[in-house]
Amino acid sequence: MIHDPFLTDGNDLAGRVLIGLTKIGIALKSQSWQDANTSGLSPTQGQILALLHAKGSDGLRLSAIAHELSVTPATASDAVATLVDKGLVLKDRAADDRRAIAITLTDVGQQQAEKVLGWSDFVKVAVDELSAEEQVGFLQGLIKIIRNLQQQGHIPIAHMCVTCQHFRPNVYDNPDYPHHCNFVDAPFGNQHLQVDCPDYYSPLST
Amino acid sequence: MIHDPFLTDGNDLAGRVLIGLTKIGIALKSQSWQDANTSGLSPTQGQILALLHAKGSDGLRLSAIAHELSVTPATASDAVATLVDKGLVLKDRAADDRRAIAITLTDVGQQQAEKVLGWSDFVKVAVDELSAEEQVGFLQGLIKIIRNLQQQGHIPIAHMCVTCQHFRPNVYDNPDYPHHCNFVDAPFGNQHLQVDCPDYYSPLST
DNA sequence: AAATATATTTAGGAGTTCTAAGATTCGCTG
DNA sequence: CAGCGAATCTTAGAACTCCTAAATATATTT
Repeated sequence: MIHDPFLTDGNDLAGRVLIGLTKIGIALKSQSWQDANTSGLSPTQGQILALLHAKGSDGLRLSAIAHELSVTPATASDAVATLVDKGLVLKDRAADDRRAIAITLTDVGQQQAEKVLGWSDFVKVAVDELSAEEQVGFLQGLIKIIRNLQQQGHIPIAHMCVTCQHFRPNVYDNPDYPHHCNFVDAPFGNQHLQVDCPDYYSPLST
Repeated sequence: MIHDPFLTDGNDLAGRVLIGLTKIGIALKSQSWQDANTSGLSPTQGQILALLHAKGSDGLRLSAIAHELSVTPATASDAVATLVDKGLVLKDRAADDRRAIAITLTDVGQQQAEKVLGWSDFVKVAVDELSAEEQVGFLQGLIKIIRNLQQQGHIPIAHMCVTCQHFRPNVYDNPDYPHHCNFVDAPFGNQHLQVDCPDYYSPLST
């Protein structure tokens, strides 16, 4: 009997999506290890630099880093200590809470961080192969999946429009700009949906 | 001046898609470590069991495992040796090539492998939140991205319709079943596109 | 038969990951 | 205001991942 890959599916679309996401996960991981060898930075160290570059202007707490990267404080502490040894970040006690530390980039660290950001360009190249419409649709699917993973507690809080207090979905008739952001006080469309917005206001913060 | 997340984008859709994919990668990784603790299997060990379960009925080569998981043969060799110690897999010299080894699951390993397959169910749950149309569209985007990563050499060969010798795209007028698979000799649609087909026939195999 | 190529293993070293236990510091309560 | 519990971070120990480089055994080619 011939194997028929089509017989059993329809119900297993989700399974194939999972396989695809897993493959991309493998690609990201193996690439970051290869970059580690050439740059002298391990994957976690690189992720920390990128994180500080993105939102660390005022210094990040160790626990914040651990949470964003979904590792334990112990792991984050190790990696940060190594980065301090390499002269890429600084650790100071936080002014407001002397249990905590504020982690910032040094000048050298800043430069390294910018290099790290180029690590993943190969994915951007692949994504750019999609048409603009496909990219918007794909992003929307991704956002729905992430939101669900968040609700299940399997992923740290993402700063996405769809879970932000500033977000007012579908308040306009204009199909290109149906949503409104209260923070910037402007209408916007699906192609503008954020995944990691600096102005995010959490529904959980009381 | 207020930060405006919308000003700079349109060109940076791909960047946001990358952030989203990265977040899912983090979720997959951290989840597999958590499962590692409860099951006694490390992430790589679990992946190997899952791989053997999916396509290991005749025994897999070590190099094949290393390639699928994008690790070096050395890393794969270590992990397999540990699995042998745990009694989950068997190593035999391959009949046709006595340099190579054939790795197969033991009965206990088979049972463990089935448990491992449940590790990622939380992602399936999230994907199932999408409508059928969204899932098909998302899968197509994923396939295009994977194919591109493959062409760039950043991901191992995936066994996808779109790069398979048996695949004849868009040969029928029927919009629901436009494609044809020469192997099963049947028409099929976008919702049936495979990502890891056992009947894959590579354009590279000469 | 000798040289080259392929498949796997071993050894060594850096890094990640976890849990568990300790040191500080904060914030609340009595 | 003293003290207790909670939060923040560090350290220690163990298992595992990951790499490169070198060794071993078998195929393939010349």
